[in-house]
Amino acid sequence: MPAEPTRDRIFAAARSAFAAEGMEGLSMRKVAKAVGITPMAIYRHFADRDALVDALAIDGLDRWRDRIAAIDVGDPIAWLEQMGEEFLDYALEEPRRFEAAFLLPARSARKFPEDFAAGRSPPGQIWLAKLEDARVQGALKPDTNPLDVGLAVWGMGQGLITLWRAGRITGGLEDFRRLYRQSLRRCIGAFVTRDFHP
Amino acid sequence: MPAEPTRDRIFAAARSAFAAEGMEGLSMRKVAKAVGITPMAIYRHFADRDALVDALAIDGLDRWRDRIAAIDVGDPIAWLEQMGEEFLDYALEEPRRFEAAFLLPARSARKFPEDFAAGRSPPGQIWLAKLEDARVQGALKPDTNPLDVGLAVWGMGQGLITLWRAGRITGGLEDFRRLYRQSLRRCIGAFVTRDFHP
DNA sequence: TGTACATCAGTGAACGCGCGTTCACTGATGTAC
DNA sequence: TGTACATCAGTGAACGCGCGTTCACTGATGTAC
Repeated sequence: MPAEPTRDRIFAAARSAFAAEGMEGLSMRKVAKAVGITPMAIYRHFADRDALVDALAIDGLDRWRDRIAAIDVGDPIAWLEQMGEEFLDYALEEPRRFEAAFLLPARSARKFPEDFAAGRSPPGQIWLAKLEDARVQGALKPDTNPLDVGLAVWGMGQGLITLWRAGRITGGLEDFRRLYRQSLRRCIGAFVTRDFHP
Repeated sequence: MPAEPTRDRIFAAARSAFAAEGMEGLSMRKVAKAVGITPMAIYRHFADRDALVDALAIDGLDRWRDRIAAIDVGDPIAWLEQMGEEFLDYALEEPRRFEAAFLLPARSARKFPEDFAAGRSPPGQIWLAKLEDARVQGALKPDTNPLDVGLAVWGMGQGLITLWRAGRITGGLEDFRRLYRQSLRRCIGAFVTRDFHP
């Protein structure tokens, strides 16, 4: 057995506590119990509960970066649509991790547009590069800049997912997926040269 | 003095507790103290804490209905843009009430699309009627139905506001307002007949 | 007109719970000389 | 090669807090006959 460092075990326990019960369910006592140490031992590795939460947010964003880095689509507009799908998949498959990445107030969260324009957001780097390709290829309407397109897709995706999470949209998952895909397509269409998309 | 019923005083206290501290800060004990009764007296008027929360959600939606009912704009597309503005104003001016209306899991929340199509959502009735006007006037693209347009606007608005609330967007309020307005315009543009809008 | 009873709003003590964090400590391991 | 000391991970008890809800009750008001 490779003697996993206590810090990692604490973090793993925190992640699964958060995954199971969310922000409320994440307590020093529960995490400690899961690891098999006293609550106070956690303080040897994390300053306080907030530091644990911050680590979760970072983890969620790393996961998002890995997910979009793995999208293997050439055409930049098709890539963008696929990013929308990936965003939804992330929200549905790992809802708490998604929550940590995009909804928790966290010290480490990057902010739009400054941090994105300045290249301080690794996921932002990826989608901005793709959108720059699109622009160069003439796939974007003339008065359009990549940041605006990204925000529109992000906003629409985040909004629909928020409504879904809050129980404001009925029907099965497949109905929602159709609704989501159609709305995002429409939204992307507003920025893209007519009939560009194959 | 008109001897305001205890139930109303409890509800008012709950609303201001929620406004001040959110879901966490809403406790039977605090509400009771604010009203000047024992916590147990609340149970004479509300079944339990959840019932109090549900009342807050209903209040938030009533407020939203009143707000959009007051929009005085003739042209349906301009009206829709104004609804977007109103949505933002609501979120910024009464953030907790907005939260109660659109984000809290509540028994009483109406669901998209069934409840809206069936006329069970009073705010939905209002914007669907406006969008039906738009359709009849030929302001919507041929393959477009009012529900889709409404959801797109709602989704985009909700998403940007969610990101703003989560601290993912920098700049002052006015920067955000511009970003929001522009994104919503663009989104509406995807459904509207070219050059229709005056 | 008076009486017996039901209803109702509200009280007050208590139960049992979980929380983050403080404090002083133990015992093992590493290190300088 | 041995000793004194520092560092480090972790312990265990306790502090002080707030929570929703239970239970049995009091005292005023309304109502039927």
